[in-house]
Parts: sequence; C-alpha cells; structure tokens
Amino acid sequence: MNDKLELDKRKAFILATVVYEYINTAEPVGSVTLTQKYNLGVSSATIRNEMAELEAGGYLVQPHTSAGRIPSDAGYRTYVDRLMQPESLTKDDSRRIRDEFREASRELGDVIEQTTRLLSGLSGNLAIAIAPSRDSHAFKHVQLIWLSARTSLIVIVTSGGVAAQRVVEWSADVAADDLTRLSNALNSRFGGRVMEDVGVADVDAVCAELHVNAQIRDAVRAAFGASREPGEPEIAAAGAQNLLDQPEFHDLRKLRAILRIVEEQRTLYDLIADELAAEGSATDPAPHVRIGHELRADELSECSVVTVPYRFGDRGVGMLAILGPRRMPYGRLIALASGTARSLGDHLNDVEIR
Amino acid sequence: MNDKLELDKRKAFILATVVYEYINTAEPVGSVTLTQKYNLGVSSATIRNEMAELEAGGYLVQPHTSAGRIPSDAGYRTYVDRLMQPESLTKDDSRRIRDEFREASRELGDVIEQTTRLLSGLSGNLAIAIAPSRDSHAFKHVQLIWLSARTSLIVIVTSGGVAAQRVVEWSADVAADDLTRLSNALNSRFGGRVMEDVGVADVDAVCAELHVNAQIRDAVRAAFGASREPGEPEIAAAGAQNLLDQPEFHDLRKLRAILRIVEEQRTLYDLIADELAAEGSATDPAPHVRIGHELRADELSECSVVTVPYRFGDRGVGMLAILGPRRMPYGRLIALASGTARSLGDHLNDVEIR
DNA sequence: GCTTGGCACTCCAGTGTGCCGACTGCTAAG
DNA sequence: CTTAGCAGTCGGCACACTGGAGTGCCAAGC
Repeated sequence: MNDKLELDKRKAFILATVVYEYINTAEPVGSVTLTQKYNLGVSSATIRNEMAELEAGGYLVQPHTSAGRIPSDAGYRTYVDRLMQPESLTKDDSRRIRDEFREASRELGDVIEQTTRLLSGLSGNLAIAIAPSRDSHAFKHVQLIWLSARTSLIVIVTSGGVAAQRVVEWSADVAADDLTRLSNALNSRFGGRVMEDVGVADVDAVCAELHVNAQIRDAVRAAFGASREPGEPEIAAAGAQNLLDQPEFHDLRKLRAILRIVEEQRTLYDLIADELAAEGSATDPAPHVRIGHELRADELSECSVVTVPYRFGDRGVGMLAILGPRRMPYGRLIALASGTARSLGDHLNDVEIR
Repeated sequence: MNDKLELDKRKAFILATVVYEYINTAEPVGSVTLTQKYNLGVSSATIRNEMAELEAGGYLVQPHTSAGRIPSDAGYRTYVDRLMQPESLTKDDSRRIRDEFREASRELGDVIEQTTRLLSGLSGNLAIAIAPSRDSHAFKHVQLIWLSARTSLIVIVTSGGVAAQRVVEWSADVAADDLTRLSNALNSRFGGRVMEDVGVADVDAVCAELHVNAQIRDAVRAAFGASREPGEPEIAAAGAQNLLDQPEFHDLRKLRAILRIVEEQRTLYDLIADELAAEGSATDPAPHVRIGHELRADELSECSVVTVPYRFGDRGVGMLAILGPRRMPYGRLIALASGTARSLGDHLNDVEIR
C-alpha cells in the first residue's frame, strides 16, 4: 500500500469506472472491457499500465493472475469519498417512503420494525434500525392501575410512547386509592424531567413520603429501571433473505456468519454502536460508510455498512443502517437511508407526546 | 402406489431401519449397508427383494438406478404412525426447558418469542409459535389515562396481559374526570366477560349513556378492535439459520423459498392455521406431523412440520410448531415440542391474571 | 516520454473421458 | 423362500485438454 500515490484525472476516472462496473456486474474488470464499454480515448495497453499502478497503489486487487481487477477496501473508500457522484432519491422511492410513513404506527418499537422492512425492501439489502435511547425521552406520565386486590399494572409513558408496562402480583392486598396517590405524587415529582434524570433515589423519596410499602416501591423502581433499558436498546433488522441474491453470499459459510450476527441483537448493536456514540456529539448528522475491514469483524470483511443517524426530540439520536456486500450501490443506498431517516425523524416528531 | 400392501414384520423392520438410517446419515440406504450395520439374519439379496417390494408399494424411492433407497412421504408417514417408538424428554432437555420458563416474561408476546428461541435451539430446526387468539381471553380491565389536555393513553388488560395500548390525540380538550368515569363504566359493564363477547355495540351503549363524544367513542372502539386482533394473530418464528446446516438446504433456491415463507407472517400463519382450527374442538391435544406434500405447498415438499397445541385458560388454544427437512428426528422433536408446549401452557396459566 | 500493437504467458472454467465404487435386478442353485 | 454370483447401470471423481480472458513486457511510433 502506498497512500502517497496521487490520482491524476485519468487514474481517478479509471478507478471510478472499475468500481462502478464491478458493482454492476460482480465480475472482475479487465482493460479491454473498459475500453470497449467506456469511451476512454486511449488503448487497452495504456489502461493496463494505469491499472498496474493503481494496483501498486493499493486501490485495486487481482483475484488471480489472469483475471481483471476488483476494488480493494481502499479503492471503494476513495470511490465513496471522492469519486462517486451523490445521488438523490428517485420520485418512486420518495413516494414509497412517504406512503409508508403516512400510516405508520405511533409506537416506537413498531415504527422501528416497519422502517427496517421498508428500507430492506427498497435497498434490496439487510436493513437495521436502532431507536433513540429512552434516556433521552421526556418523562410524561406514570400510572399504577388497580386490576384486583393482588394484581396491578404499572405503565410509564415518555415522549416516545409507552416505555414500560408490566403486570405485578402483590403478596398482600393493595388499595386502589394508594395506587392513585402514589401515581399522582410520582407524576408531580417527575413532570418535565428527562428520563435520564429520573433516578432510583427520587422514586424512593416519593415512596418514603407516602409511606408506601417496600414491595410496591421495588416494583416501581424496577419499572423505571426497565423503562430506561440499561442493556437492551430497541433494535430491529429485516431483509436477511435479500442477501441470498448476492453472488458473494452463495458461499454458505459466509452466509451463516452473517445470519449469526443478525440473529444476535447484541452483536448487531455493537456493529453500529460506535457510530451512534460518535454521532451523539456531532452537530450535523451525516451518512457514514464503513467498508470491509473497517468494520473490524472478520466475518464482515466482505461487507459494507451505510449508517445514517436521525434525531428525535431535543436530544435523542437513533440510527438506520444498511448492511450488504462491499459491492453495493453506495450512492443509491446513501440516498435511500438518508431519505428514510429524514422521514422517520419527521414522523417520530409528529407523533411525539408533548 | 399400492396402499393395499400389508407390511409383514420383516418389511416393517426394514422400512423402519431405512428411515432411521437415512435420517441419521442423509445418504440413500443400500441393501449391503443394512445387513452390515443391523443384524437381520438374512442376506443382502433377500433385503434387495424386500426393498423392491417396498418400492413397488410406494414406501421407498430410488433417487437414481444405482443408488440406495430413501423413504417416500408414505414411507415417513408409516414410520411416524406405526413403526417409530415414542421418545421422552432427556433429563438435559427437561432441565433446559424448566430453567427457561422459570424466569420467563409475563407478557404473552415476549413469552411466545422466547419460546421459539428455546425450541429452535433445542431442536436445531426452525421453531414457530402462535399465541392463543385474544378472543378467548377474559376481559380484565380498561383504563383511559389522561396525559395532557389533548392526549390520552388507552390500555386494555385481559387475562393474557396487556392486550392493547395506544396513545390517542384529541382534536378538542378532554377532562381527566370524564376519562375516569368512562373507564369505570366500561369496567363494570365488561367485568367477567370473555373478549369475544365484548362487542362494538356494548362500547357504543356505554358511551351513549355517559354522553361521551364521538371522538372518544371511536378511539375506544378502535382499541377494543385492535385488542381482539381480527387479522393479525400473535406469531413468532426463530432459528432459520439452523436450516443452513441441513444438506437438503444447500440448494439456495429451496432455502430462499423457505425464508420467504418465514419472513411473511401471513404465510407462516396459514401453514399451521388448519391444525389450529382442527385442534380448537379436539378434547385431547396431541402432536401432529405433516410430511412433504401433505403440507400442500410446493416449496415445502421436502419439509415436515410437527405441531403441538397448548391450552391457555378455559378456551384459549395456541400452537407450537417445528419446521425442518422431512429427514428429521421425529421422535425427539415430538417429545421436545410436547414438553415445551406443556411448560409453556403451565407458565401462561401461572402468570394469568385472575 | 507517453502511447500503442504485438506477443508470450498465465490461469480459470468448462468439457470430455475413463475409471471406480455402490447398488440393483436377475438367475439358477440350494 | 433364500442365497450366491454376476452382469449391468449410474453417479462421482480425477484427469487432461482446450478456449478465452486478461496480464505484463517490449520495441516501435508519435
């Protein structure tokens, strides 16, 4: 690898064309194909010389001696960063996104899931969505509901919708009045706060004031704990079967590795967690692309991921991602992910509870 | 096919052994293999004659002239119905099932999903679960919760947990008191009923009595409608990547067909809906096996499905299913599905809201 | 000095051939 | 009815061969 290699105009054009051609055909690109299909004004021998230099510079690789070239990670990187022309959404895609969100659910979890189905359908790849952490939601309401002497329902509502709902069973009878009083006290205490600032200590304090018994206190504590999801962010993925169509996944081992990653929410989350962290502080949310080994996972060394953050409320940041082969139509996918992220953010802010 | 062919003891043993051997090895079984691995007391030539008759009777087929035999749908059917010895759960499996349900969620949807993960892990195949229709649940509670002047939360609780929860936005201010009064009236009217018997007319009647405006009436109606899930039963599936390990799915076309079925909840539901309907009336819930073409779906002609119903409450019936290649260990899978169904039913009845 | 045509070379992928092994069905004898 | 033996069938594998695509290099030309 020689990062010093400057790309003159012709080299840049050749590199861009090789990447473009390979993305479309999935076949290594040779010098003759290039001169025939694109009007380069020079002969194939010249292209050969240029391609040899591009290979020396680390932008292209040869699968074997007598084959054409395919882009390396660095080749794709240069293409994405400097050579590719940005695309915008087609009319048709815009319409499908708009239609989808017009009748979307108000429930955060459902919306996330629906969005992955939409995005995987449009992109023909695997789509992933992470909901904004509930820590960033505004607290709206908590209600303890008397179901019977020994059972109650606790519901917590944030600006993002119902954040927790759990049925609890008591070992001693409770009175409906007590539950109402506790609900009112908690609501007046927490009103206007962000979930992040609702601590266990506050719950304890309110419970102590009202002389609520330990059992109820623990249940409320647990509900608030769950509502902030310490370890389990809301995440969804869809469209794994799209990957079957890509020739690079006809190898079953690779396919299995991917499916394993996707089926485990934890690994899936890790895959885009760092992007999420980086984005939390960024002022201008922008699409990011990670290519091959940049993903730092051996199983994914032949994949790329496009990530786009979206904003919810004042502080919430969620993430959309598309995972597919490195040989993906970056321009189109970036446009799709960005467009979907924008619509998703708009939708969430529309249905946000104020 | 000649269904009249009676199986004498030796033919039955040979058929059983061929099926057993093929299930374990995935290789066509020849007469010599059979005499060598199993103590039959006769020569391979005799076995050949017997196998030829079994083929004429429709129990075995030959993939090609110079290969051994593999079971036909009818061969598997006979094996499952008459030749196979029932298995019981191993200690280890019992323990894993018990452990899993010990700390299972109280939410019906979560439990269903967790169960499919458990069952797919234990069985090494694709697991499917359908929750009992909410029509059969007992109504427990409905609550309209005031969040702000223009937004409310409607929660409906049945014996199976929270059946519906939706945030609604009003076009005119509503008073908290009105919501409480309506909640109380609805609760006293519906208390003790089964969800099936909670009709739109009843909702309308209560709303009319209390002079509730049309907007609120419609929202409550919609919530009760959703809570009974007219078209969308709760269903989950897990373990598709297990199928990658089976040699019969190394053909990508077949694999894709299966994934398509699984990703679409509708087709997945149809797959076991008839079993569910048949089971609704049966007195003694028992495992069922459907093999190959019995599934009436071309894409699944090389698959089998084991289904086991489970009961919830007085009238609810749900279904567990395992989908895999016809070459599946029927005895083990039936035991696993039955054991899991029993534990699942017990768990649901434990956490049922009374 | 860059470009170009020509040429030798490399390597994959597809095809054809022949052989091996597994299995069958048939026949004739026990 | 069973069995040993045998001829016949067929898939799978190894092997060699070939065609084609593509490269690198070189010497000549602009």
